[in-house]
Amino acid sequence: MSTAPAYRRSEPDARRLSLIEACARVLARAGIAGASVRTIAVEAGVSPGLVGHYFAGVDALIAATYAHTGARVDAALETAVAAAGDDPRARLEAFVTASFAAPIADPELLATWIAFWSLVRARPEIAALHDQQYGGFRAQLEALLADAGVARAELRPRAIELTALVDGLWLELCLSPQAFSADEAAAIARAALGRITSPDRSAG
Amino acid sequence: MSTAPAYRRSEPDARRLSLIEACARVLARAGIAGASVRTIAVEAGVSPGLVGHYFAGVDALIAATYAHTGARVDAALETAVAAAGDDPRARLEAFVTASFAAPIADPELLATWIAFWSLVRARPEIAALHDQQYGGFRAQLEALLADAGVARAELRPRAIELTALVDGLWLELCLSPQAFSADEAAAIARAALGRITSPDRSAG
DNA sequence: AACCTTGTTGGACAGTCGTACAACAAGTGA
DNA sequence: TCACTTGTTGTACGACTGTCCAACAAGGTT
Repeated sequence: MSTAPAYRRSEPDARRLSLIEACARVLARAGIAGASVRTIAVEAGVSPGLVGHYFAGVDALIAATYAHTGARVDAALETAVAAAGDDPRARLEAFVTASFAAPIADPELLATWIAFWSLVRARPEIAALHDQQYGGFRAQLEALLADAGVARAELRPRAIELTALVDGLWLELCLSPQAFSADEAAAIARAALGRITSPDRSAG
Repeated sequence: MSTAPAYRRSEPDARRLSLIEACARVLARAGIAGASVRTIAVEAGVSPGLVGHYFAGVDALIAATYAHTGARVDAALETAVAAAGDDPRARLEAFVTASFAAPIADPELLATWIAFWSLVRARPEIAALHDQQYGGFRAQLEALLADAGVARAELRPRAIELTALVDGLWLELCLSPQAFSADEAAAIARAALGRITSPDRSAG
């Protein structure tokens, strides 16, 4: 008589990914305080010891989760920009608007992102990932703004502004969901974008 | 022969405050992960057991620290607005600019604030404090914007936008101090404010 | 069918966590 | 000087943490 297998082997990459996704879910649900090796292992349906087999430690798993989540966001933004066609203004608007639509506006992803922020100060490797991620955001925004005809001297401050605005809206959307909706946030960001890209006729 | 006292008694309020301030310093330095009863007690120069004497638990101490920090920020903003005189535009600008000057631009306070954000999702009592704090920010901004002549229908979205922008700049100023300076952030916020309060002549 | 690699398990280990509490002592009033 | 209140200490407790590792077994090879 044959018994059912006690466990199933997975492709190493698939198992690695499932641990990363479990880590993201735990971070979203319970924050950084709840992200222990055991909690994550249970979430992934796996023995605690397996985490050590795929990652040097729990810190490395969390860092990998940040990198994976960041790449997911980058891909979603890139897709949205590409789908907007060739018009520079439309591409810029698509970049900003996509931040408030699926899959980026997902509350679970937002909460995970905030958990990463809380680690930046204490963990140098997370700080490095953060710098890289946000440097990328600003660089891409600068390029899109340049294509849309924004003056060269304005590129840097406007890119910083838009990144900060989107982040701030994102943050409050996650922390106080009843304060305003994702649609309202998107409309606010688009309005700010309109004011930035329209030639300033009230100078002086 | 008399020996030196083993400890000094403090006024209950003073001791309570010193624990709150120690908690804020620990949160800024080590994040939420490092904010244990023992760490905070050492920071305050006090025995671990004393925390339980003044607060129901470590969660209550952290919540009290959030309330205290929020009140500190409110007071600083109120002072800045009052010092700006009677001109509505100047008062509005003072509110926004004060966020990037002492004592609010303090990296320690920023880091503490981020630690609170990371707790909002998991701790209902922290979420309630957050809603109250940010509801207050937006309400005050709406009042200042109204005084400055912003159209009634625009008050809500513009207040949300300014709050988000300031928060986003604040956040990045803390997480990537080398990306831009506090002065640059203040200039960016003022420029956005100018675009918001100036009559829009490019409509249509 | 015997074998080998290695993904996977489950528990041991030292350390830290939050909480509770008995004992001590500082300061006050009598 | 004595008693009394209570701020303060230090520690014990069980539950949890991250890391480590010997043992097991799944899946492929020979």
